[in-house]
Amino acid sequence: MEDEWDLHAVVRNLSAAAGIDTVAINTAVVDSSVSVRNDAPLGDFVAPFLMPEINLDNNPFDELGNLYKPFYSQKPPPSMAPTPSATAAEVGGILNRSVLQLQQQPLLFPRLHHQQQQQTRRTAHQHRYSKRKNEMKRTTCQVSAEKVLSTDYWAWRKYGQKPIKGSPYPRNYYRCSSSKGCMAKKQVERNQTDPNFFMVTYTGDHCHPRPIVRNSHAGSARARFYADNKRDILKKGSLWLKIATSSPQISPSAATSLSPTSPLAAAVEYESIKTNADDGGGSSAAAKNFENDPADSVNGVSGGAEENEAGNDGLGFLDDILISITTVEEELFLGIDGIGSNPDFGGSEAVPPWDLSGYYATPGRAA
DNA sequence: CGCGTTTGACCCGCGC
DNA sequence: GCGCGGGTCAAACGCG
Repeated sequence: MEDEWDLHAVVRNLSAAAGIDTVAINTAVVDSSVSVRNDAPLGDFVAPFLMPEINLDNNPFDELGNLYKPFYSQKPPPSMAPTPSATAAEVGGILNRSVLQLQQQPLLFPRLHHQQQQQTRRTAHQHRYSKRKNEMKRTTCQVSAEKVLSTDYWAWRKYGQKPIKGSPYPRNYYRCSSSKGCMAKKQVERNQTDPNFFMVTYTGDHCHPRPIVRNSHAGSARARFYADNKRDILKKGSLWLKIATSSPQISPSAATSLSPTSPLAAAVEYESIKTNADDGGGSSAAAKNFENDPADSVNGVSGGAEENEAGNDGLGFLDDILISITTVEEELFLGIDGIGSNPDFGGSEAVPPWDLSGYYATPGRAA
């Protein structure tokens, strides 16, 4: 539905503000259909981040710019900024569709393109059976242990656990506990090849608005993280800031050459703050809130201080915006985290042939 | 008491 | 038809 303009707007923004992460996002999506789990309005706060002025000639990442030339040259149609009433659902849909579209670019992702075609042929037969399940939206992502806790706002109730053949780790089954009739489910399984990562599969849609931020059990670790970082997050911007914090290639020198008001400069600054805050423990506030297997604490109920729950910092009105952005951002993080360790790239290769390991390192994971 | 997890039993699709 | 394996159910139990 009239998505073309938003799609290109988002893609161009991603390319300009954090181009290498755009690559990561697209290489990491394993099995993606549109999956949107939020309908809260983003409003004016996000709109400026969606439509910055882009000048590709000034892209500090020349090499990456070259990488993207084939895509740039496609000359997307004239764009228009999303309205202030754009919802997280709409933005999330745009991002997902941008991922899907970029995945179709053989020049950018030749192997992925080839494997997609192969996979389509291979699974066509299987999909004839279990039709009911395939009719449901299904998204599989790979996330770090930390992100398992920190990036999922919905309240999940565990309803099963099964040992999976060939895997030393069980698969955990969750369904949305916010609403009785909600069909949304998710599975969490530890990655066999890299136990620091988890495969998370979402199935079905939520039939209700997301839970209110400060209620009951809803992810104390997550709530704590945002309570601790809200001011910094808001001050620096949030959506694209978070995308760009994943990039070690944004050097301080590059940052100082940028306009202080550019999203990229803000991202570098925030990354610096974030790094300092993590010194000593080497883990984030969210990560410190689970002790055993994060897969068992995926609900975020495994502990964590709640002293901020009832506090009034005068920024409460911004919580909705933060959570909305986070839900969109989740899609990006989930994708970003998969780079370099995605088993779906198959074979004995740990990384795709267009090795991006020099350009990208997942935060909190040894390079 | 309400809401969560645990865990063995059960259901069912699929391959042989 | 049978067996396997993944997904779900539901009783028992834990916790605040």
